[in-house]
Formats: sequence, C-alpha cells, structure tokens
Amino acid sequence: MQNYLQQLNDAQRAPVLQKDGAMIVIAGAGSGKTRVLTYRIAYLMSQGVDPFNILALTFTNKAAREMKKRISQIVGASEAKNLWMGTFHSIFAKILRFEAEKLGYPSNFTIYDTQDSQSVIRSIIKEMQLDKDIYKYKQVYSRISSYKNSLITVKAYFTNPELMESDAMAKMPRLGDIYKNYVDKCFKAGAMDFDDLLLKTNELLTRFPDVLAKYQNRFRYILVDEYQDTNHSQYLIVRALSDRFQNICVVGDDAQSIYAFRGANINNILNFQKDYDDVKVYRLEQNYRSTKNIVHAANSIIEKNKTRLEKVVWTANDEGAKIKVNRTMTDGDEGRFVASNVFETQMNEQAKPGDFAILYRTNAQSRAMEDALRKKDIPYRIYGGLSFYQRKEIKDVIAYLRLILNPKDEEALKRVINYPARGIGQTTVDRLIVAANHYERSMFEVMKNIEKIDLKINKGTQGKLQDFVTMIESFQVLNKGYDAFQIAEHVTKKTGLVQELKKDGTPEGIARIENIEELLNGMRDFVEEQKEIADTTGSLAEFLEDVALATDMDNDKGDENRVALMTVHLAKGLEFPYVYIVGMEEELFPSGMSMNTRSELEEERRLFYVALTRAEKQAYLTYTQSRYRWGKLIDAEPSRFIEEIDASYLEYLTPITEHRFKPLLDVDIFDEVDKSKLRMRKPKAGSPPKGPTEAQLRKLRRLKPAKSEASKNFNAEDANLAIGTKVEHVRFGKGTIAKIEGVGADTKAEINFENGGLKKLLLRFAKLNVLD
DNA sequence: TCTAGATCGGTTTTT
DNA sequence: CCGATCTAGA
Repeated sequence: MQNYLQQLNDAQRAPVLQKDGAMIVIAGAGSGKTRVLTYRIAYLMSQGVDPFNILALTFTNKAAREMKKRISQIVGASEAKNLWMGTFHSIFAKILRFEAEKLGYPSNFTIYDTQDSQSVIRSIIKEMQLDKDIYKYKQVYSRISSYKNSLITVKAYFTNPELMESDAMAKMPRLGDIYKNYVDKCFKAGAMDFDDLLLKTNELLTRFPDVLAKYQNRFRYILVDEYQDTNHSQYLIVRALSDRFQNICVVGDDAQSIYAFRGANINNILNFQKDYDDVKVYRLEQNYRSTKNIVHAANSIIEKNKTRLEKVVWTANDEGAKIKVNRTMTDGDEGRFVASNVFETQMNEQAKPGDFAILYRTNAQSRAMEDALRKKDIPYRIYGGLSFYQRKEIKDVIAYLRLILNPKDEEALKRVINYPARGIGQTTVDRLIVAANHYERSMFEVMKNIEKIDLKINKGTQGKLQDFVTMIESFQVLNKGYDAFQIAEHVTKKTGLVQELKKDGTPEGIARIENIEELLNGMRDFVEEQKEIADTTGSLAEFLEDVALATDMDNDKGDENRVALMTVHLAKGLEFPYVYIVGMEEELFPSGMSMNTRSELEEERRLFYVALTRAEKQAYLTYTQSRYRWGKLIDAEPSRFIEEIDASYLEYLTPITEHRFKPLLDVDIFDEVDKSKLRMRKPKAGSPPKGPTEAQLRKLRRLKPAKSEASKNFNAEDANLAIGTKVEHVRFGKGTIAKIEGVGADTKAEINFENGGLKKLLLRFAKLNVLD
C-alpha cells in the first residue's frame, strides 16, 4: 500500500502527502501530473477520507475512467466505486437531474448538443424575420455561449449597456432578443445546452443555500485537473463548492492552455493563489516523457510567449534525434510522405502502428492522411471529426429515443416527425409551431389535441399526426418495462427507419444500416455493463445521458493497435513515441483566424507546444507548398513556428522554402489591432462595405512592389522598425491589404488602404506580411 | 406535399 | 468540397 509513494519523485510526493488545504500544482508537460492526482486520491483514502467525499473533475470522461481504474488497483474496486469522478459536464448533469425540479426543469431534461442549439437559433432567426446574412446562426450561438460561460444571463445582458452596444456595433442589435427567445425555447422544451449544465449549476448553488451546503458537505476534498482550461462558470462552481472546507487541489499548466475560444480563462490558474488563504504552490518540472531534444525545442518555442508563469521543464532522458522537417509539393504528397515514413519506421525500429500519432490543426486535414495510410494498409483510427453519434442515421434513432423520454423536445420532434416520410409536410409543421407558441404548449401537446383546435389542417393529415402521437405513446408505455436496447430495437423496426434505408439500396444506405446495427450492439453492451458494474437497470434515460456527453475519445474499442489521427486539441494529455505534426503552414497553423492579436497568436503557440510535447522519441514537422482547401488548390508557406524553434534542434530533410510573405511578429511597437476600426471604411453610396475580393487579392499579390530599401531590410529577426520606415504593400491580419507609409518607433501608424481610404491607427500588435 | 437539381456560403479548435 | 436552402415541377 505504501510502496506506491516510492514511485514518485520528491516534487511529486509533496503535493500527494499534503492532505488538507488549498494547493496548486503547476505541472510541465510530461511531468507525471496524472500520477500525482491518482496517488493523491489513493493517499487521501488511505488516510481515512471516505471516497464519497472526494470529487475529482477531469477534462475527459476517459481520463476519469482510467484514473479510477488505476486507483481501484491501489485501494480496491469496491472503495474506488464511490468516488465522484468525471468531467464538469457529466458530474453536474447528474446533480442537476437530481435537483432539476427546484429550477423548474423536469428531471428527465434533454441535453441539447451544439447541432441542436444551433438549429434552435436558426429557427428563432427565421421566426423573428431577421436577415440571416447578418445574424449568422453560428456566430449568434457562439456569442450566446460565451455569455453563458461568463454567467451573463438574459437579465444581466439587458442591464449591461456595454454588451448591448457591442452587439449593436457588430450589427446585431436584436441579439438580446434572440438570446431571450433561445433561453425560453430551451426551457419550454425541457432542454439544457452544454453551457446550461454549468450555468444552471451556478444558479442552483447560489439560489438554494441548503443545496449548496449539502454539496459542500459532501465534497470535502476537491481536485481539478487541467485547471488552465476552466472557464468562468466552472471557476465559480469550484469556488462555491470548496468554500467551506478549502481542501482544494488544482493541477494544470499555463503553457498548455488551449481552450480560450471556448471561454477558458488562463487567469484562473495565474491568479489561483489569490483565491484561497495559504495556498501551497508545487511545481513539477522534470519531464519523463521526451528526449532532451524535444524538451529543449519545446522550451525554445514557449519562451516566445509573453504571458506565462516562470517554469523550466527539463529532462534526464537521452539526447535523442533531432526534429525532422519535411516539405512536399501537395497535401497528397504530405500524406504519402507520412505514410511511408510510418512504414519504414515500423520496419527499422520494430515499432507498431499504435506507437504513431498524426496531429493536425483542423479536422479537414485528416482526409489526405487517411487516403495515404489506407493505400499502404497501415491500420489507423481517426478521433474526433464527425463522431459516431453525430451521423445522420444515428441522430435519427436517438431523436426517437429522446422523444420517448421528453416529448417536449422540439428539436427531436422536428427531426423525425416526417422521417421516414409519412405525409406530414413543412406547412403542417409550421402551423403546429405557430399553434404551440400561441397556446404556450409544446408541439407534441398540440398534436395530441389536434381535434379540439382548428388549425386548418385537413382530416387526412390530422389522422397522420394522431398516428404519430399514438406511436410515440406506445413507445413510452414500453419504456416502463424494458431496457434501452430493447426499446431501441423496437423503435428502429416500428418506425420503418431501417426499411427506409433498405429501400434506397445504395452502398451508403447499407453503411447506414450497419451503423444503426452498431448502435444497437453498443446499446446492448451498455445495458449489460450497467447491470453488472453500476447495479442499475440500463434504462433509456441512462443511455441518453451517456450519449449526450460522450466524446470520441470515450468509445475505445479495446486497446487498438492503430495509428492515431487527431487534432492537436484532442491530443492533449496523450503521448506517443512518434509524432507527426502535419500542415505546418501559415494560415493553417497558426490558423488564419487566430493571428490578429497577440493573445490569439500566443494560444496558437501554446497549441504547437502541446503538439510537440506529445512526442517521446521522434517528432516530425511537415508542410506543403500547395494544398486543397474548399476544393481549390491554394499556395501555402511554411509556418513561422518552424523557424521559431532553435535551429540546433532541427534537421531539415528538405531546404526550407523562402517566404513570399515574411511574417513579422512580436513587433512590440504595435498595439493590438482594433479590428472594428480596420473595417470602418466609408461605404460608397448604394454598395455595401466589402473587404477586398478574391480577384482583387490575387491582383495585388501579382503586383511587384517597387523594391524599397525597407522591404529588403525586413526579416523575421528585425522586430524594431526604424522611425519613418517606408513600407509598401503590407497585409494586415487576414485579407486586408494596406500600405504603410510611415511607422513610428512607438505606436503610431498611418495606413493607406488600397481603396483610397486613409486611417491613422494606434496599433499594439500586427501581423505584417511584406509582399515579395 | 415531395423531390431533384441548382445555388449559395462557409471552416479552427470542443464539452 | 460539403451541407443547407431555394426553386420548379410532379
């Protein structure tokens, strides 16, 4: 029992042995933080802490499961069983179900995924008759999501003139109304979105002091993993729950904070010491994962960031091989390079497919890799992307199942009311929606009472609606006596879903039937597992909860020996002997959408740091000179991140391509570009303001600017521009082309836009790309 | 009411 | 290249 403590180094052992109080563990990449968390929990239990009183919040459910497994090996399965471990979302979804009535929600509330939420917003925009080109549903959704994550409720929104003004500036003055309608609609449908799971938990804990007291008392020891990626909403939950006993241990690495786009607030980790009395700070700086070469190269990257906690990661491991950098002509060639390299390495170093990972910035890049690996018969698995549960045919089945539990679930209803086709058309659905709004009832209730109200729906269609209601109700009766698998099997038969696909007969249709079969098999396994392990019945409700919060990492089908393909984000926390980071190109990594401000670019750099530190033995960086994007071949340039690595750690397999656009970053003399100002150009009468068109851009790129002295002197090292430097044809951020005529050493820049406008701007930071 | 074909617009990352 | 949306015609 005690010997596990000997498996830790001194730095790791200290936080494990501190039983009480607040502490932060700043853990460098590969420094064994999971081990610290695991052993700390085991140690707490060995000191007599009831597992029922321990709450461990992890970033993925898979991490929680693995940790739990490890702990049960140390303390025994029956003890470990009572631990509360999981993601914020899954833990608090459970608590919310238990307490739902207090907030006016049914305990069987539906959890809307992103698709559902966006679809609700789309229909609201339509109903409000707003211009969908201005109110883009994805943008609206992400704005609402970030409000929720900052605990800005509808009420708070409308009492905050600044927010309203900023939305009005973004040409969306009705955003508050959309927000209100969205919240109302979700509430009426008995649904919570992802953000609600955190927001409503906060509401629960603040509005009901007795509930707060109950959970404070239960969770006497709280541990939070990946603390650098918590958002404000999560931060407040943790604070509230830990307030009474203050036994809180957070673990994280500011250098690996990569979820700011989703509301993660790096200040949560940077300011943790201010939040509790007497915080102990521990640092884990020894890396056990990677070679010296990789560790040093990663350090040389992260040093370029301004905002970070001081920390020096080091390793006692071997020197190792240099990081190999390769260029290819096209993305297809890039895939073939990686595939044959994997093949050769397997041969030369007795490696197996499971030792390799291919990491990329965007999911779209998986295609070229996939094709190349398949041609070489190398087994692989793609993580993320379109997950199994997001496939159309699976969502269809799930929608029926959701409807059984919660007939108010409007998104599910709209999805299946006429699929498979049963003669209930759009017109009818629209009328039902209008009636539902009018009577303040759900669509399903309106359908149930269709005879009693006059909706100008003809008798035949009315009959079809009644048939549908009867069918769902028959499922509901069945749900009282059978498990999730039995219900689903019945549903797929009775609704004619499979019939419909069989009829179509195409290879895709057959693949879809197979997917549905896989779903059913998965459900059967789920039910059996629940009955065995968790002493529950394997009900439909349990299954749907699992599905709503499952990630692609979760459904590992045994320990697969395959090459892993995933985004860098998904790779966080994982490690592989051989890592290929592909698509190392400007506008892709760093992403073209994230280089307008220093903070965005620094997050991209942290992301690259995460990618590189996944590698144990060997890392490859690959880029291509042209790549298909939106079905078109576009030119690409090597990423600035390649050259940010100290050259002594790199081995160029091919000479690095000269940049046509010289990235000039970290130019301290520049203030952060105020994008709204950049866009503020006087629209010509009658024509809407537009950025440069693709054609104009191309023309500008072809233009050979007069070679001024300054443009020759420009290079990446030359960060400080001389006063009065004259530079022509400079590109700001993405897509905006401008000329800079005079650049002061401090902060002022005058920009002549190509279209004739002139702006004097105060800039803190800018991406300057010099043409040719 | 339903369908096929055309047209348009959009991509970062995820619980 | 993909899906969502629109249009015309049965």
